[in-house]
Amino acid sequence: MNPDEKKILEEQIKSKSLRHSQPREKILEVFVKANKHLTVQELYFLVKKKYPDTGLATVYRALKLICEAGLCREVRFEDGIARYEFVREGDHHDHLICIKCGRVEEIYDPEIERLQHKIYKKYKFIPHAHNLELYGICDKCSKKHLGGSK
Amino acid sequence: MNPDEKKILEEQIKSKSLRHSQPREKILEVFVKANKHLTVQELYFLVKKKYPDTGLATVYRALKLICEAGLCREVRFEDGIARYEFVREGDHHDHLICIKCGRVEEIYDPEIERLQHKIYKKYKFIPHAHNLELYGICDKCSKKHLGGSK
DNA sequence: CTCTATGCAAAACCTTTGCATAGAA
DNA sequence: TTCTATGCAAAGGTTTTGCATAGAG
Repeated sequence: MNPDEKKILEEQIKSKSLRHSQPREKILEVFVKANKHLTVQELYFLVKKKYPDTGLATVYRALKLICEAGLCREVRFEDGIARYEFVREGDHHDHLICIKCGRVEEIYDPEIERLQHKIYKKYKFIPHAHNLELYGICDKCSKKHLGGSK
Repeated sequence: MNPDEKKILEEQIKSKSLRHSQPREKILEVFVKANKHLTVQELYFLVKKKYPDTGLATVYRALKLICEAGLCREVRFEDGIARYEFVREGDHHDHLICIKCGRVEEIYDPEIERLQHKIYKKYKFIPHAHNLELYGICDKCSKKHLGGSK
């Protein structure tokens, strides 16, 4: 595991006069290793597998902290449940989601980003964040339907 | 009030062998008149003002029906609460949201739409729906902060 | 008369909070 | 020793569901 994330989180902790703790470190570790979108529940169960004493509330609190450190991003798809994804510095991407199997592709289109900034300018908004989700049916799932039963 | 929406809803109701009902008609009426994004709670209180006997569950159920008829769209901003917006045929737009005052601008950029379809093609997804939310600070709110206290 | 829709309350979610205690500095 | 973080349980908020009854066809 890259020590950078740990360092960034530690700095964030120091800068807010909080304390380092075992659960926080372990939650970050499992989260980084998972390397995909996780709901709090999912992360909670992953963490529990290795560290059974962990409480759900701690996962919520740690995730909030990790987000504030800029290490993760909250996204919500159609079901409205918060999902968290690990974010490396300078990284930004949007999502292409299959509504059949739930598969998520990360996408990035600089042209779209540019056009978004034009919109901010046109409406005189200071950019803060944005969210683009494309829902569709992936090739695997669409083939299943063409191929006949089941 | 344009009778078209009522007609579309009635057709949807017929096609699913459901029944016309007073509450459904009234909820649709108030929803269309409001003509903006509403949470279920907001719509519930609006409906209650005119028709005090209405129940919250009925609003949830009616809204789901109205969505299925293609007359409304569910959107979720950062707070994760479902908001519903009335959709006229062929209408599509995205949202520009002020994170300070909550003001919502409807935006539409054909260029962005075109690029989104290129992405679907590139990843071999069949398009279904998409969601673009731009968060920022509107000019009014940013001026408040520059201008000094309060 | 039959079957669906309603209203109410309870339940089922996700998420936050309060509090006594464990643990970090 | 002094605070913060934790785990647990309770509380909050949104959304769904069960059920007896009202209402539509």
